[in-house]
Amino acid sequence: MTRRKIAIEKIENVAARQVAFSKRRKGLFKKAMELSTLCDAEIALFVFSASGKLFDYSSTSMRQVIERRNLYSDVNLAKSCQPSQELQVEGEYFKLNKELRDKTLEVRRLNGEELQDLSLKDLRKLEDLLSRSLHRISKAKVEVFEQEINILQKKEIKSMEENERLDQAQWFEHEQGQALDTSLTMRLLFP
Amino acid sequence: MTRRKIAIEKIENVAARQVAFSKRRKGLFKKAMELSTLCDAEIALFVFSASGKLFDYSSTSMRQVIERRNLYSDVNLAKSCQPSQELQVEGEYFKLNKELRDKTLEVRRLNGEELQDLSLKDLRKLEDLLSRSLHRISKAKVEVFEQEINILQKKEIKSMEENERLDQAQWFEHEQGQALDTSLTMRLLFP
DNA sequence: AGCTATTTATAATG
DNA sequence: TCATTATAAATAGCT
Repeated sequence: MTRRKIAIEKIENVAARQVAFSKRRKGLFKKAMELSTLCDAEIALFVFSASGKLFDYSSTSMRQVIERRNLYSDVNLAKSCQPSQELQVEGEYFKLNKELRDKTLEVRRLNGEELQDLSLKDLRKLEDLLSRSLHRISKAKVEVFEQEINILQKKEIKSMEENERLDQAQWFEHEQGQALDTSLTMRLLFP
Repeated sequence: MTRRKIAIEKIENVAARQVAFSKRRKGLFKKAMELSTLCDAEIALFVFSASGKLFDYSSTSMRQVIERRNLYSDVNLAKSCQPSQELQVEGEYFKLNKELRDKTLEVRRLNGEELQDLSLKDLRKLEDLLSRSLHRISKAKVEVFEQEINILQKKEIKSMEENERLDQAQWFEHEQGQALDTSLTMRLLFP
């Protein structure tokens, strides 16, 4: 649409594609917002990049409509997903079993599975939770990285000290006019 | 944005607003389609006119994801709400207990806690896992959105049918020269 | 991340 | 609603 006309087909150059994505995404959201404002329309727009990152926009009124519904769906969720507790009356065993099933469901949901019964609000909560976890994990990764680098650095320092000592030994050896006795050299090199 | 520059604020003239809505909606959908094609992005776009009519667009892959889930969701629901009897064999108490402890640790790690003992590789794996989960959850969010909108659409259709029926009833009443008996009117309005 | 030559989108009008 | 057109806005190719 500009310096040259381009065909509307997948841009094969990755860098160019990313640039175009960023520019056009911005344009699309702007247009969506304008349409919503100018014409009093309700709009929801979801864009996933090829790498899976989500960008979304909802006009205010659209968000309100959805949140109103969420009031109901939470009640439905609580009702529909607590099956037959009255059956699991006695014994640690059953309690344990239930706990395990709950935990399993929790794990599955944290893995992005079994999401059918969650309301939009719950999904938002889950998304927020995961995104915080991801942040913590990334931090932990960096820390471990730093530790490993520290270790490498210490090794490096040790090795440099070793080299210095070696240099000194060679210098000493040289000063002494090659007359140094082998056992001393060995002691200097491998103390 | 042309013969004159306009301010981005609600167009008060109704006719002009409708024209702008129709033109700009077309433009927005075109841009969405182009972005999806050019940059290999997945897009879902929902636009409600001020009068409540829905126009929507989903890129192919987005629609596939949504439709695949709709096929399975009922089956999964039935399955997940049955209290898995095969686990409830006797003498499994300790095994269960261990599993519960393992799952608890797994949940904590998915929550970005208890990471001290993990290696860099494990942290990377965890990070990757969470990032995929996050993607799935974002998609589920979109899907719930679609369902909400389907429900709204059905309501809209119902309400339109209702209005039509009401109009017909009024027309009929008018043709009969106001002599219509009340019980018949009631039967037409609430059959 | 900016620039600008062009292409596109679109407000006004018929 | 449809077509035209003058102008504003978006953006592809560069740097």
